Amino acid sequence: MPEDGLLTLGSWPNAIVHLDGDAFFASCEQALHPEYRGRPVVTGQERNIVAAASYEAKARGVSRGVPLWKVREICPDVIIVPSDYETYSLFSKRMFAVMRRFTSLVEEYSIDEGFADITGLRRPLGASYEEIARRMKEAVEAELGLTVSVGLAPSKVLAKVGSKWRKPSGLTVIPGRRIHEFLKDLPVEKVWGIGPATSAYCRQFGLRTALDFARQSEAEVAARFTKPHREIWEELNGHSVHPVETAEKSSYASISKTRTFTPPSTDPAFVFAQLLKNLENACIKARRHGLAARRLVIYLVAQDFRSAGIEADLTRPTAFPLEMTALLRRLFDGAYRPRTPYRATGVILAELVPAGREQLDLFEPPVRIEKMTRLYRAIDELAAKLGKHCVHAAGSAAAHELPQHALGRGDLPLRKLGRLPGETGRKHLGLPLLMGPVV
DNA sequence: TCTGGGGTCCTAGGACCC
DNA sequence: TCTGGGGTCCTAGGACCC
Repeated sequence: MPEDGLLTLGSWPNAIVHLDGDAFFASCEQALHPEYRGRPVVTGQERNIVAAASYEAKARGVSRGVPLWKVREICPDVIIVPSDYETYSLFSKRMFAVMRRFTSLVEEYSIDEGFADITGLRRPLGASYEEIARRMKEAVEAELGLTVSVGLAPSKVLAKVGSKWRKPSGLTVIPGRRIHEFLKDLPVEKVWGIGPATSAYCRQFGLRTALDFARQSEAEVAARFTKPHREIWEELNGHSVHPVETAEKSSYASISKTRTFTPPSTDPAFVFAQLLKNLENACIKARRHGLAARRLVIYLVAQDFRSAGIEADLTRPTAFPLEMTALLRRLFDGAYRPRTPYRATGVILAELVPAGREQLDLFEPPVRIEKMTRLYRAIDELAAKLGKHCVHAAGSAAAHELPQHALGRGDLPLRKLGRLPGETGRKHLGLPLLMGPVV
């Protein structure tokens, strides 16, 4: 290895391509609607903030997370549409299908980003690595009607540096012997995997640029950093240690639901109701995917953004809130600090397994489980007809009614609800159906 | 970009066991 | 019941990504 550590000999021990969609959501919209092309387009109508902005919108000063009323102010002729994930997923699948025509070693990193390992394909494809990357890029652009930015380098981390180098529609090649040119002026926090905390830590050692980081000696890196950052160091030096992961992201490893509420609350009943509502939402999603959790994690986020989390195993895999309520309560009691203002709660269903074929618990009467299964099947059917939360746990009532603190002395809130088929308009129909103990 | 929501992975330190 | 050493598992929290 040369004295500066950077790879110089044998520029291409590995050839990794990174493709990154340019303003992906907005570009999909423009590809689908020719009349949007050349115009500022923004998605995110459903949340009233910008999820993605087309380059025309970015040029006018629109960026992610900006409230839409502000966008209309800056840019009155903006086209605002709701984010349509299903459609973008179709574009995404198309993109990966095109990439896979070149190699099966393709990683679907996110909806708009992917890696391809094209090592060793020069001969079979009769082209240089750069030419292969260019063909891949052009094929994607032609077949999707939008542009992507591409990086080609000896490692994933460097390929990412490359795809960010020139946007939109850039193609940046970083051969081993030219790595330093790209890292020289790159702030270390721009490197994939190095965030604010690590870059602050880097500053202690005078490491400001990616090149500073890459040029540490092996001994220095070993003494200062843990495994993930040692691996980034390897990758920045042109040594590929992160393989392109071709395994499909099979369902989920975990499902989580978080909700922030304003103003922050010191009321344990209210905070718990929020938590329970998150649990119900997470369970709905898990059941939709046919999954059951073996482990439950909760966390409470205080006003100062400090968070406390606790977790525990469930007695059997489940996606039924009623079976988890007692455990939820225990975890909550373990994490909750009186008189602390909380701003958010979260629930994570972890260690997910396919539902329905769980081992029966020795002590759990099968009849009970069968009943529970039927109950939730009915609830899910009802929700499909009437809306998501027409039936929910009694304990989360406070979280379902928006002016939460106006609740009063434990009276359950009235809630507008569509009428059940065949029911008369009696008073009780104005109430949500509540289940379970009011905890 | 003072802070929305959904994910994944890693680690330090304690408990527990030889 | 004093001592040391070491392995494994689990938990809580941190960091980062899109």
